[in-house]
Formats: sequence, C-alpha cells, structure tokens
Amino acid sequence: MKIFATNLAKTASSSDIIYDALRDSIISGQIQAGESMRQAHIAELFNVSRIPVREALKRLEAQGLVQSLRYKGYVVSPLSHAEMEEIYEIRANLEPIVIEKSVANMSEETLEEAKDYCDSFSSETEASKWGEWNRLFHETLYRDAERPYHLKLVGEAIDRVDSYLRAQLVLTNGMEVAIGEHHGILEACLQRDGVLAAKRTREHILGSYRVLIDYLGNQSR
Amino acid sequence: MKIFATNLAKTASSSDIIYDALRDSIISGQIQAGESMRQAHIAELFNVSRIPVREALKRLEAQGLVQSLRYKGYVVSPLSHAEMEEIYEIRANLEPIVIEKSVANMSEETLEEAKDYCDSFSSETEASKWGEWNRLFHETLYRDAERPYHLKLVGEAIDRVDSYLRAQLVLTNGMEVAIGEHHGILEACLQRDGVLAAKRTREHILGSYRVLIDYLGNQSR
DNA sequence: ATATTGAATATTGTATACAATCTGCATTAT
DNA sequence: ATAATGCAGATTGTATACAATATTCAATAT
Repeated sequence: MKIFATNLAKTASSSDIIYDALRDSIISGQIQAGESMRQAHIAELFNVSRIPVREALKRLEAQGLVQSLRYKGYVVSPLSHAEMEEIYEIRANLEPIVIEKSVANMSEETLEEAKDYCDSFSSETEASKWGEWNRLFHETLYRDAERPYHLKLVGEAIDRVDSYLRAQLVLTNGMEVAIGEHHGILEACLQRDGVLAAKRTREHILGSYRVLIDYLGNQSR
Repeated sequence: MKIFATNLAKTASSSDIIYDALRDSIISGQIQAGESMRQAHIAELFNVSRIPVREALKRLEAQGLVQSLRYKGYVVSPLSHAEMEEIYEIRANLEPIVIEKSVANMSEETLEEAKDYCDSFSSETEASKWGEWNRLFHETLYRDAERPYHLKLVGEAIDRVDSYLRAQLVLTNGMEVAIGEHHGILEACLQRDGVLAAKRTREHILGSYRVLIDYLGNQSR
C-alpha cells in the first residue's frame, strides 16, 4: 500500500510560530532596538497564553536578538558599533568558505534561482524590499554548501545586523556598487570558480561594512 | 552615605540556574548524546515546576546542545563527523583572530593566570580533569580580546564538541603534543607577539582535530 | 503464534492562577 | 515647593491544572 502522507508531526507548536513571527518583526525592523515587548500583549495578538510567548522569547534571547532583565521584561537588543564590526568581521571570514564549498556542488536550479533574485534586487525600486532580495540572493548561493553549522552562525549574524539595518534602509548609498558586486559573485559561480566567488564575497561584505560605517558617520553629524 | 551592596536584581532565576546546570551536565559528558531528558524528572531534581525547566531547554535548543521533537521530548544532540569538522574549521578561523586581539591588550594578571592553568593542565594526572584545565587555559588567553560576539560563538562551538569529547576522554593520545603547543602559545603571548600566538593557536586547533579524527578512525575498527 | 486493536499510562504543550517584583502616582513630611 | 513614603496597578516568574499526543501492553482476531 502506498499513501501520500505529509508528516503531521511537523506542524509547528505555538511557541515555534510565535518565535518565527517575532524574529521576522525584529529583523524587518518593525520592532526596533530598545523597544520593550510585553508578554501579555504578544500573547493577546496570537490568542494564546504567555507560556509559549515566553519560550519564544527565551530562544530569541539565546540568539541575542532580545535581552531580558528579571522582572523588567524583554527589549530588542541594541547593536553597538563594536558588535557590528565584529559581526562583519565574522561574516567576512565565514561566508567565503561557505560559498566556495557551495560552488563545488552547485546545481543548475540554484544558479537559476540566484540569477532571478539578483535581477529582482537590481531592478527593485522600492527600497523597503532591497533587504529581502539581497538576503534571498545570498542565501540561495550558500544553499548547496552542506555546511549547516556555518549557515546557522552566518544566518544569526545576519539576523543581528538586519535587525538594525533594515529599519535604517542603509543600502541606499551603495546600491549601484552592490548590484555590480552581486553580478560579479554570480558570474564567478556560473564559471564554477569557487575561489573567485569566495574572494568577491569577502570583498562584498567588507565593502558593505565600509558603506555602513560611512553612512553612520554622516548620520551622526 | 556609602553602602556596599550587591545587586540583588542579578540573582538568577530558576530558569537560569537550571540552564547552567543542564549545560554543565551535557558538556561534561554526564548526560550523553542521544539521552532523553524528561521534564518532570529534571523539575523534581530542582524542586520546581516544569515551566522553568522548559525555558532552560528552549535556550539549550537554540544553542544546538539539545533537540526537541514535539510531544516526544528533548534529547542531547548527537554530533556527526561532518558537524565536528565544521566546528573545528570555524574555531580554526575565529580563535586566532580572538587571541591576536587579546594579546594586544593582555594584562599581567591574565598572563599569570594562563600560566597557572597551563601548568595545571601539564601536570594533571587525572584524565577527567584535562578538559576543564584545557578550557580554562584557552578562555583565559581570550579574555582580554574585547570581542564578545566572537567569544560567544567560539564558546558555543566548544560546548558542542565538549559534549562529545569529554565523555570520550579523547585527548589521551595527544597530551604530550598538546602540552607542548600550549607552552608555545603561552610563550608567544608572553613575548606580546599576537601574530605568532594566532598562528600557533590555529595550528593547535587543526592539530587537535587531526588527533581526534585519528582516534575516531581507530575507534571504528 | 503473530499481528492488530484499543484502552491505560506517560509525557509533552498550553491555559489559568497565583506569587514576586517593579513602576507610577498620590499623599505626607520637611 | 520639593523630596520621601507608601499604596495600587502593572508586569514578570512560577506552580498547578488540564489538554493533546505518544507509548505500552493486554485483549482480541486471524
């Protein structure tokens, strides 16, 4: 007997759903750094008790996206310049490794999809969507790396800066440059040149960081 | 008026205490990979309800030390060879950066303390304590790095392998080598040569990985 | 004897209730 | 008027109770 069955056990728990939603809200900038998140309020939004809300918050805390003070509550973590520098340094060290491994066994479908996201990013006029296309482009290029631990760390590092960046729409300055760099990375992947893709990825990350620092410098004046 | 007061607000919550205890039990190998952790049992051990236990488990899950299956419970995460390789690769990339920064502003006290831990490790005869001395030695050398995000990632990566290694007492083979390498790293720090310390740290990590792979290869025969 | 079914038990997930702590405002004292 | 005090409400932390799901094992059917 053959039955096409979906794995019912995979239906998410309330806690999982709330975790995803809160994470989304934070990295998209809808909840900004410093904002406090009252448990009863969140529970009400989802029509659940505070228990699953608290469990979601504990996971976000472990990831560093929120901070808790006993009996005072949870707030979205602020992001210092020092920590931002650390994160870009880590990304610049880990992501080239990931893309090099990924290129080694990158499928045609992955390349196609990455090309689509690259184009979407290039032609997107609405600034609020740049972050999402950008992220999808890079995530796709890393997909075939078979380096889950690297991807977990990189993903969390990106979450951390996204929580700050998306709200600021920082990319405006560097858009033309970023588009060019994306095409360069994609080109290297199409040529199956992992080393070149790695090199360009590193430069892309360090370049983004410079743009960001420049932006923040002008901002504070 | 001056009063010497400790910050009472910092007393840990039940959830925090249980998180620490469970993490300790896992990385020391007292709870091994695959073992299931029943919430009611843990709650009973600490004389609390299951609520703070669950919150501690959620944090451990976010860190990757345990895995949960809905309605089936939590088990200590197994560690595949592939993931172990990833973790050593990450450590080999991040820890040299950390120690180089640390050496740049390393205090005399730190050097003294590191020297003590180095000696303790060298002269320890009880294999069960090697892991702890080893960890304290390296943690001390990283202390002055002012790179909290790097240290968080490195710490979690080490937690992950410790959960597997300490139970196995793998280091036996490489003890003499490890002692030599520790002295080499310490020496570089004493000379305030961050670049050399970084180089030796990287070699130390890659060397440990080779010893481990060798051990696991013999093991499976 | 083996496989299947279903009820009893165990375990996890969540809601509700209560305790501990914080916060803000009104009251009082100076 | 200003600062200190204390009470009321709000918010978090945890215990208890119940619901949802899994597991075990005895009873039954083949």
